[in-house]
Amino acid sequence: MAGIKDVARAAGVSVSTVSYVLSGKRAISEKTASKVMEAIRELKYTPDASAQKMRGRRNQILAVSEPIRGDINEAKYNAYFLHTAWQAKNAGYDVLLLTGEDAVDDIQRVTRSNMVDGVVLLDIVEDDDRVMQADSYGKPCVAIGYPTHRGDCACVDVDFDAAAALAMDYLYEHGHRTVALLRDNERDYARRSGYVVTLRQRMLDRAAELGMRVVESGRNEADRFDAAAFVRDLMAMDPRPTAIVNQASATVLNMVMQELVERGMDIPSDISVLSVGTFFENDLVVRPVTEIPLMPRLLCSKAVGLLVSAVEGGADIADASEFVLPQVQEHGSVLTVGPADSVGLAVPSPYSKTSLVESVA
Amino acid sequence: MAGIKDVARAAGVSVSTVSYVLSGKRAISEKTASKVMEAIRELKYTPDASAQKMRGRRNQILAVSEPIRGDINEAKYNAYFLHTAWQAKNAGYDVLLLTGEDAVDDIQRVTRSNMVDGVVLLDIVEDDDRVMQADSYGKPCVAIGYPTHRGDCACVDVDFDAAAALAMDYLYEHGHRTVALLRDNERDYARRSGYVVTLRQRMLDRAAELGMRVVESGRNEADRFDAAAFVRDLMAMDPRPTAIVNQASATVLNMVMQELVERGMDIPSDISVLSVGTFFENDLVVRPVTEIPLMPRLLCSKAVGLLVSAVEGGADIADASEFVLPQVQEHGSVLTVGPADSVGLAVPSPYSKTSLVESVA
DNA sequence: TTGTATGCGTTATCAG
DNA sequence: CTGATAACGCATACAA
Repeated sequence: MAGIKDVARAAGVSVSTVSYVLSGKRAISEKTASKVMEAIRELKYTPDASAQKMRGRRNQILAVSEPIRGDINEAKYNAYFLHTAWQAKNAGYDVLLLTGEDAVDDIQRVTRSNMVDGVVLLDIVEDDDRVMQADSYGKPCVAIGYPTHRGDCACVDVDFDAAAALAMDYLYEHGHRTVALLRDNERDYARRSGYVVTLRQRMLDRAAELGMRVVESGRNEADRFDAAAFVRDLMAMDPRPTAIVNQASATVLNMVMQELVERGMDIPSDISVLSVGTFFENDLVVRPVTEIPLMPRLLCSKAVGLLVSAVEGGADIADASEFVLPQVQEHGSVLTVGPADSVGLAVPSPYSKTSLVESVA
Repeated sequence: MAGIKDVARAAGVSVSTVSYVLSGKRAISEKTASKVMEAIRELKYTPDASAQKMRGRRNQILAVSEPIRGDINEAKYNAYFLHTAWQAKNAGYDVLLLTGEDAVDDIQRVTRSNMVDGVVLLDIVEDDDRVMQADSYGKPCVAIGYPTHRGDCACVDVDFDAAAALAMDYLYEHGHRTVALLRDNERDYARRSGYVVTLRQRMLDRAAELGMRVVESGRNEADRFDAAAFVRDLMAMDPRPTAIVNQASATVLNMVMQELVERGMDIPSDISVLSVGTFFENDLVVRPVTEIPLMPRLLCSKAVGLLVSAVEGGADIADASEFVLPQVQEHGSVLTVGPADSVGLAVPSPYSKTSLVESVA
């Protein structure tokens, strides 16, 4: 590998001249510059990143922590990762992926050795160690998620309280009083992956406030969800739910919708479907579903923006947090039911105003 | 950030002593060592990665190139990425993800500036630029995939010729003479993503050799696959196919299987299903499907192993290539049909022997 | 067993 | 406009 000295020799100039040709930090004569550029091309010279960083330059690398737990390949979380990488790239950063079991050790290793300029934490769980130890990293840190206890770490997430209220309010305002909750798979609940648990609980809370009746699907063990049983139970109920609130994956929801169709139920004229806290943009759903989606792109954009402002602008983001307001994306799978006078909330929503605010893109 | 000098001062020793305590490359008295360790802990000292690398040490970073084309979030390829990261971690390497549009530039940048020790290329397409330019990286490089033209780059992949032959032979040996091919989505064919195209063509070739009849599904535009039409057409055919060869995603296959069940068709007693070049380990299929799967874990393991042997052992892997033999994973969705004497290949399989060889785990 | 000095490849300061 | 050189933080050959 050719170094700056080789280039200097080849071009017949000093090393500092080569350096200045590259940085443009002082005037160089046309003739010298072209000689140097020629030598650079000739020798395929690229400055050594480590040597540059020793001279105080930044790394242009962000660490992204996504611990791979038992189940490698949770495609669900992949969107966040890719969008983070994408946003980082746009901001001029590369991304170093940390997937180790002992995430805190890994993060400390790469931050304290100055391998990276900052850290993004993904797949946050309750009382996440990585968040609580953020003060030990010595680099700015942003979590995309919902930790219960904050450390020296900025947080960015969807406002799931608002999402839950919005979901139930939306159904209530469309006249629905009895709804079925299609649970996410048990792995997600069990790992206490922040929002999944929160969202479910808040939906139940809000439904109770509104006086709505909610029946939950049986446990969804992921590897073999019994859609037929779910639908059978659903249809046997009295009163029969007029809407399904989905928290599960596209695959599970598809199975349920197929099963409904098979039994001659039309969506939405016989039963409405609203999906909450999901993200079907790239998933194949049997029919379009009205959704209060996760917003990976928006969150990742905000997270990387925050991090970059700390890295480049020296901003202190340790206390920053941003909760994005969810919105309903109508896709025609929710129908208004019941008498016209059933519209109007029994209990005012704490979020009904703010929910209409346009989220920053 | 505390440096080695700070530690030396705090412990009342010289910098070299600190360095040797950490590296263990020379004997240190018990007393001195503990003083130094104490100071290190006190100051939370971690050696600077760049300075270490300047002294000739490796980086312990591998670049992984996975260009994000139009459609961010192709979950299908995610398994490779995560398994690569996992394997790299086990070998003591971190992973730098490169997702840029101009992948070659990115790879050259990180390799030639010595940011990384080696490169893994994912999501290979025909005539992949990244492969063909591998000689310009100055670091060892491994492709997981099926490029048509090789550069200075090792290649690891499933032997798709063998997979195609194995699929058709397997069905033939089970008495099937007319089969339906359920196409992958058109995006994958269009991008000429190596194996998808190859696999389909080789299956058609092999079927022709054996005198089997193959009917293909209509184009699968991914966002709205008409499973009902596919099944309707299937059942109207004469002779009706006795098996479906699936190249599509779990979601599409589920839709088709649901549709079949709806029409009273049982799998496998009314129609067999064999999935080829897919990977359903983590996907939710309506019923277990006999599969000739992709082997991401195995491939990534081999790829990282090769790379590490080049990085650490100085092995020249530019010409290495390894093609892993596929195997049938029986899940009871293929039934033997027709008269008993229909068993036995009309045309000997070039792979029938080798296909039985156990793949290294 | 420990300390001193040198160099890795670069950038910035100072001198011309 | 250009050249010589110190310094970045560390590991190691050499000296004690």
